[in-house]
Amino acid sequence: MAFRPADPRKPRHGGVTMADIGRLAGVTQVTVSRALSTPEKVSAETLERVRNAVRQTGYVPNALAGALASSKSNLVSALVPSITNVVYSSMLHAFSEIVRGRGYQIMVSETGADAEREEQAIAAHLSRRPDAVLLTGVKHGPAVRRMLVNAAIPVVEIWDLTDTPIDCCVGFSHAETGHAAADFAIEAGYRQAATITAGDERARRRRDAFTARFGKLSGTVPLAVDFDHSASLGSGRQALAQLLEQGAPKGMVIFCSSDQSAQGVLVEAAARGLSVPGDIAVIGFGDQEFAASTEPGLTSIRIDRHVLGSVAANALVDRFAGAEAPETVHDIGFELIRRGSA
Amino acid sequence: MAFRPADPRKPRHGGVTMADIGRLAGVTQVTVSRALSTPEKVSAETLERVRNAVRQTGYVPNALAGALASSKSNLVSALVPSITNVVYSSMLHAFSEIVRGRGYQIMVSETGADAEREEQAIAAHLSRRPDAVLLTGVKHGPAVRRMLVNAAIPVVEIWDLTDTPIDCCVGFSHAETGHAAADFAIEAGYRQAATITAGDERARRRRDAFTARFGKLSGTVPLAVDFDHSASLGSGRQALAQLLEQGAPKGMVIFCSSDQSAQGVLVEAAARGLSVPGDIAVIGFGDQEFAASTEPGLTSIRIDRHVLGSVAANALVDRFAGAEAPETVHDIGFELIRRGSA
DNA sequence: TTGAAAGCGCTAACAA
DNA sequence: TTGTTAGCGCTTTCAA
Repeated sequence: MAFRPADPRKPRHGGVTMADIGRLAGVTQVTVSRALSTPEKVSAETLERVRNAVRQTGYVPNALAGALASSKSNLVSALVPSITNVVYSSMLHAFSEIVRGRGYQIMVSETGADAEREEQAIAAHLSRRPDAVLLTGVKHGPAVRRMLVNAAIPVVEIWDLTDTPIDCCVGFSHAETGHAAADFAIEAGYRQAATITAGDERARRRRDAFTARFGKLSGTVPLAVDFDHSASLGSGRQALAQLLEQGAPKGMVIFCSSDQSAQGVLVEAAARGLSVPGDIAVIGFGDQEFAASTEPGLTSIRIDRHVLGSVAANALVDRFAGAEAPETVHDIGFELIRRGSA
Repeated sequence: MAFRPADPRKPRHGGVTMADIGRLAGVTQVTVSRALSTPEKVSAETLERVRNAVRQTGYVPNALAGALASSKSNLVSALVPSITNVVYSSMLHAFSEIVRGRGYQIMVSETGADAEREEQAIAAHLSRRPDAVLLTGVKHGPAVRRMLVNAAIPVVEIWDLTDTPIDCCVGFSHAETGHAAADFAIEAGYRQAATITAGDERARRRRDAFTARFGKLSGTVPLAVDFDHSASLGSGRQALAQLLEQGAPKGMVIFCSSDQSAQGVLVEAAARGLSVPGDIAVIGFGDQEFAASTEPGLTSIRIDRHVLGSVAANALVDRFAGAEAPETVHDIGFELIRRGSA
C-alpha cells in the first residue's frame, strides 16, 4: 500500500517515512536508515541525496518505531516529588543537561511524596521503555521495587542514602545534617532551640536528628512547629509568631526545614523589631540562591544540587557506556554555610 | 541487593509480552490486548485469567509498540524556557495535572529562550510522535513552524498573545501589563520611576510599555537597570544600589520584571533604612507566593498560572475529544494586586 | 556499499 | 466473545 489516504480523525503522526525518503533519493529504506544513523557506512553521494530528501520533505524520524526495533528508547524517566520546588527542579536541570547531551530525552512526573502516585507513575513510565529511571528518595513500595528490577534497567535513587539501593543511589544523610546543625548551634553558644518543619519524611528526619542532638548537648528540649503543607515564606512568618506566643525565649536558634520558611522567620523578626541573630537566630536548609542576599544573610545547609544531578546523570551515562556500577552508594555530603543569621 | 542488568549496553526492555500473557491465560495475544484496553469486550472469566497472568508476571505493556500500531502515543510534549523558574514550573504543574488525568505523559524540555535550542528540542520531541505540543512564547523560527504544521497535531502556545498562532494560544498581553503598572503608578501619585529588567524579550516588552506610558503621563523619563542573566533577589538588591548611586530620587516607583528582583529591592531598602513605599515604591511581576508575605506586602501583577496551565491543557484535551478549536486566541488577562509596597 | 527479509510488540479490521 | 491476518516504521541480520 504505497498510498495512505489521510484520515483526519486521528493524528497523522508525520506522514513521511524512511521509505518515502528512499524513493525520493533513489535508494531503499534501509539505506536511508544507515545514512541517518551511521552515515559513515554510506557513500558520500548517497548521503548527499538522502540528506537532500530529508531537507526537502522536513522528514522527522519516528523514534517510536526505532525504539521498538532496537530495544533502545533513548528515554530517561525522572520522578520527583514536586517540580515547583527549586531544590528538585534545579537538580533536575543539572541532570537533564548531561543526559540530554548524550541524546536522551527526559520524561518527568511528579509524585508528591505519595507512594501510590509513585507506583502509578513508574508503571506509566516503564510502559514507555525508558533506558533508565531516576527516583527521588530511597523508600519505595515492594511493587515499585519489583517493577524496576523486572525492567532490568539502570535505576538511580537520589536525595537520600541507603545501604540497600535498588541499583545505585546518590545523596546525603539527612540525619547528619540535623546533627551538624545542632553541633554548630551549640558551638555558637545557643542553649535554646526550636524547629520549624514542613514537607516530607526526610525533613522530619532532619528535625528529629537536630532535636535529639541539641537536646542532649544543651539539656533543653527544642520547641517544634510542624506544617502539613509545603514550606513557604508565609508559613515561616506564622511559625515564628506561633513560637513567640508560646513564650519562646529570646536568644534561641531556629532550625528550619527549608530556606523559604527560614526567610519567613527573618521577615517576621524584622517586622517585629527583633534583631537577628541577637534575639532570634535562624538556620535554613538548602542554601537556595536568595540565602546569600537576605538581610542578614541566611545561615543554611548547602546541598550541591548541581553536583547531585550531575553525579546521578553520569552514573547512568556510564552504565549506558557499558561500565559496571563501581560505586552503588554515592554520598555527596553537605556543607553548613555560616552567614549572619546564626 | 544491588542488581545489574544483563548487558547495560542494550536494555532488555521488559521481556514479557502480550503473547506470553496469552499463553499463560490460554488465549491469544489479541484477547490480552482487548482485556487490557477494552475489558468490556471480553468475558468475565477470560478477563480474570488475563489479569492473573499480568499480576503473576508483573507485565507492563509496551506503549512504544502500542503507539506505533495505533498512531497514538498518549504523549504530550512541553517546552518551557526554564524549569527552575516557578512561574513556568507552576504553570507546567497545573497543565500536567489535567493532561495526566487524561492518560497522557509529559515530555519536558528547557529551551532557555534560545531559538536554536528550541528548534532542536522540537525535532527531538516530534520524533517521539507526541499527540500535542505546548510551546512557551509565540515567536518561533520558520523551521519550527514548519515542523509543527507538518506534524499536524494540536499545538498550544502560551504565556503571550498573537494574532497568528500556529494553532492556538493562551496568554496575556505583556505590553498591557506595562501600561497597567504605569497607569496605576501615576494614579497613586508617583511622578518618577525606574525599571529593573532581567530575562527574556517579553520582560523587555513590559519594560518598554511601562516606560513609554509612564514617560508620557508624567513627563519624566524612567531610569532603567537591565540584567542579562535571570532575575534574583541579589540582582534586585544590586539594582537598587545602582539606582541610588545614579542619584535616583526618593519617592520614585520601581517596576521590576519579576517578584524576585522586587523582593531584592525591598531587602536592600530595609538594609539602607529606606522606607517602603515612602522613599521607594516597588511593583513586582508574577505575584509569586511570597509576595503576600514580604514586609511590606509586594504590589505585583498577577498572572494566574494555574488558570493558564489549565486552559492550555483543556484546549488540547478538547481537541483530542474531537472538538474543532472554537477559540484560537485565549486572553486570560492579568490583575494588578495592590499591597503595601506601592 | 547496498538490498532483501525478518521481526520488534502492539492495534485494527474482518471473520468466525 | 474470540481468533486471524495485516501492518505501524523502523533496526538487524544476512546476502549480494
